[in-house]
Amino acid sequence: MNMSDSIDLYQQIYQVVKLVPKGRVTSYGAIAKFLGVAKSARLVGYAMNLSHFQKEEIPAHRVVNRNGLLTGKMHFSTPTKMQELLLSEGIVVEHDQIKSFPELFWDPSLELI
DNA sequence: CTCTTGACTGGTT
DNA sequence: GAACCAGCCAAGA
Repeated sequence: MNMSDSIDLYQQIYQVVKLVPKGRVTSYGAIAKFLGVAKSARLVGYAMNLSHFQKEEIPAHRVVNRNGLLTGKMHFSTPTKMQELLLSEGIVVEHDQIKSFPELFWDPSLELI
């Protein structure tokens, strides 16, 4: 238990997001749970909002809510940027919703042993 | 310090 | 299956 863990919380979130394989997607809750802050899924979303200020590029388009809905698409450069990025990775998105979401879902707790 | 808002989630109605 | 409520954490006014 390091007291400096909380300091790296955002960095850890960015790390996990960057570890998401291309063509896969994950949810805020999955990342939060993996980091041990399952009840703080909102913090993950908040961190994503700050990801634009990060020096490194964060594939935030691979992070959606538990319903596979592109809730944060409006925070990108353009409202359609997120969908285009996902589409360019082979992920089909219709009506702001990812198709075959359960199949494309990537859970760090299960795959990132 | 208090109140509000937000890229969320799970359970209940 | 959509709508509503409650919990949890952080940042800004």
